[in-house]
Amino acid sequence: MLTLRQMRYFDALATTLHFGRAAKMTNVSQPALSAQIMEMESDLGIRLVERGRSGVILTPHGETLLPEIRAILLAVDGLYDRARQSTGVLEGRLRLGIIPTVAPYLVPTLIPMLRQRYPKLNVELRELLTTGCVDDVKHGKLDCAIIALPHNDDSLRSCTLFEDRFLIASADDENTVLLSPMTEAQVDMDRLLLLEEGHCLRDQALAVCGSTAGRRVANYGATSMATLLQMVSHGMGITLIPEIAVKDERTRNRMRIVPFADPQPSRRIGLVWRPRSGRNNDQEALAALITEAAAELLEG
Amino acid sequence: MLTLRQMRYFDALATTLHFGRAAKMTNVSQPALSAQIMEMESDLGIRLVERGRSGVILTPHGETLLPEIRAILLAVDGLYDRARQSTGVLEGRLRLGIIPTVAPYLVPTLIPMLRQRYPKLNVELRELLTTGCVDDVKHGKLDCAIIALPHNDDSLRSCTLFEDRFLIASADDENTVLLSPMTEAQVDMDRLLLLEEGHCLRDQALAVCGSTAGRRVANYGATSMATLLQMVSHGMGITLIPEIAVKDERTRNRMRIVPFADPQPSRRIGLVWRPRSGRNNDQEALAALITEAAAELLEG
DNA sequence: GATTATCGATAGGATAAACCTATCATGCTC
DNA sequence: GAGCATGATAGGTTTATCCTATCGATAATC
Repeated sequence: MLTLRQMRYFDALATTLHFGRAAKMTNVSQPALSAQIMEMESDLGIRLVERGRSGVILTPHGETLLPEIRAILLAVDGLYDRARQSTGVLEGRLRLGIIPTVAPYLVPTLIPMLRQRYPKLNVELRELLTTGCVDDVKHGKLDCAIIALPHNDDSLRSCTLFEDRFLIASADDENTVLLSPMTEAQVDMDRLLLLEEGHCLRDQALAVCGSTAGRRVANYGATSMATLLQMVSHGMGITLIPEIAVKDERTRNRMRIVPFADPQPSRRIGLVWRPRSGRNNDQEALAALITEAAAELLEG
Repeated sequence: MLTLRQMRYFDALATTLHFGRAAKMTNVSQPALSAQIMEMESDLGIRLVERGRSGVILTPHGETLLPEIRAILLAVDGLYDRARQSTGVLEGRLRLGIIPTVAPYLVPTLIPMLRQRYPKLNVELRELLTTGCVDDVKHGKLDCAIIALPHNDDSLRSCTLFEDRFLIASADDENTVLLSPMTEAQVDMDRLLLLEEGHCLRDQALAVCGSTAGRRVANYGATSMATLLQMVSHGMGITLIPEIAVKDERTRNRMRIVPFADPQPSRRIGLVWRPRSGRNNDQEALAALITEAAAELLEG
C-alpha cells in the first residue's frame, strides 16, 4: 500500500535527482530512502526513476505521476493548515435548534447580531419542539438548542440565557375586567386559550394557572403563538404571553396585556448542548450573545 | 505525521459512524482503528469525532476535513489507476532527437504515421548533431535519438533502422562529365562541397571520397543539406547526397544525381537509447515504425 | 430498578515496517 | 589505474502497528 512517506521521499528525489541529497533533505538515511522508493515502484508496478551513476532520471511514468503526487502532498499539508485555522470561536457551521415560542421573536434580533460579530459563522436554524431539540442535540443533528429549562435529560449540559416573564393577553375590548396586576387565581380557565400539545409553553401556562383537577380548559390548541394571539385579539379568549413576544405581537394585534402580581411567573430560557461536543468556547460566546439579544428585546 | 492509513480509517469511521463497523470495513481490529484515529486527532491538534455511547458524531472539524480527506484518498487511488493504464506501448511523452541530415526528410513521413498508429503518444522532436543527441540521451534529456551508426558511446544501446546509400549530386548543367555509376576516386575534391563541422555526414563524405593527405577540400561548410544542395544546383560544386534526401530535394532543386559504383557507400541510420530506460517495448515499436517510414522514402 | 447488550478505551504482548551503520559493486574523473 | 561518487545490499535495532482480552460507562430491556 502506497504511503505518504514514500511520496515525500519521491518528491525529494524528483527535486534533487540524487538519492543521497534526497535522503538528507528528508532527514533519513540513503538506504532507507532507496528502500522506500523501491517499495513504491513495486506497489505501483512501474519504474519511477532510472538509476544512473551520475544521479537519477525520472522515467516517463515518474514524470507523469510527480505532479499528482505533489498535489496530494500539498493537500495533506493543507489539512494541517485548515485544522490549525479552524480553532477560532464561532466559525464554520453551527446548527441551532430553537423552540417555536421563542424562535420568531428572538431570531430577527439574534441573527443580524451573529452575522455582524461572527461573520465566519454559518448558522443553520431549525425550529423544533423541545423534544425534537433535545433529541437532535443528543444525536448530533444539532450543535445546540434554545429551549425552556429545565430539561429532563441529564446527558446534556445547559445554561440559563434569560428569564422570560409571563403576562396575560386579552382583546382590548375584553368585557371581563382584567385586574392589573392580576393573580394566577384570577385567570378564567374557561377562557384560557393554549397552544397545541407538545409546546412547553402550554404546560407552563397550565402550571402557572393551576391546572388542578376540576378546572376545565378550552381544548382547542393553536399551532403557533401568532395564531393564538390572533384568536385572543378577536375576543375568543385570553392567554399567557411570554414577555419576549410582547413587542412583536403588539405591532400585529390590538391587545391588552397585563402583568401578573409578584412573584411574577416566568419561564427560564436556556441553551443546551452535548458536554462532549468540545465546543465550550462556542457555547459560551453564543450564550452571551443570545442573552444580549434577549435583553434588547425585553427592555422596551 | 499524518498517514494515509489514518485517513482511510477516518473515512470508514465517517461512513459507518461506528468504530467497530469501521474496523470491520477496513479489516482491522477495533482498538487498532481507535488508536489510529486518536493518533490522527493528536497530530492535527483537533477532535475529529465525538465519541458517544450510541456511535459516533463528527465534530465540525471532522466534517470540514472529511471531504478533503476523501479527495486525497481518491487521488491516491488515481495514482494506481494511472500507473496501471500507462503501461502500454508508445504512450505519453517521447522525446526524440534526430540528426539534421535525417530530420527534414524523415519527419514529414514519420510523424503522421506515429500520430495515426499511436494516438496516445506525444512526441517531442529535437534536431541535434550526433554529439548533442548522444549526450542528451545519456543524461535523460531525450528518451532516444536517430543518428548515424556506429556511435562511440557503449553506455548506450542501439539498433539499425535502415541503410542510407550515398549518391553524387551536381548541377544538371554541370560541364564536368559525371560518369554513372562513378567510383569514389573520380570525385573532384576541389569541387566537393561539405556541411559545416559537427555533422557526421561531413566526415562520412570525406571518408568515402578518401580524404588522403594532399587532396584539398573546399573549406566552406554549409549549415544544412538544403543550403548545400542549393549551392550544388547553382553550379558551385558537387556533393554527396544521402538517398533519403533525394526524393525531397529533387522537388526543390534541378540536379543531376548519380549513384556510386558497387559496392555503393552508405551510412547506417540507427536508434540509440539508454539500456536502463526500461522502455524496450517502446524502442522496438518505434524502430519498426521508423524502418517502415524509411522504406517508403527510399523505394521511389 | 436490576440486568443485559453495546460501545469505545485500555493493557500487554506479538508482528511487521522502517531505520541506521557499515559495506559493496559499479561507473566516472583525473 | 587510483580515487571519488552513486545507489544497492546486509545485519541488527528501533518504532509502528496490530491483535486478543478486558474494562468502564452508557443505553436498552425486562
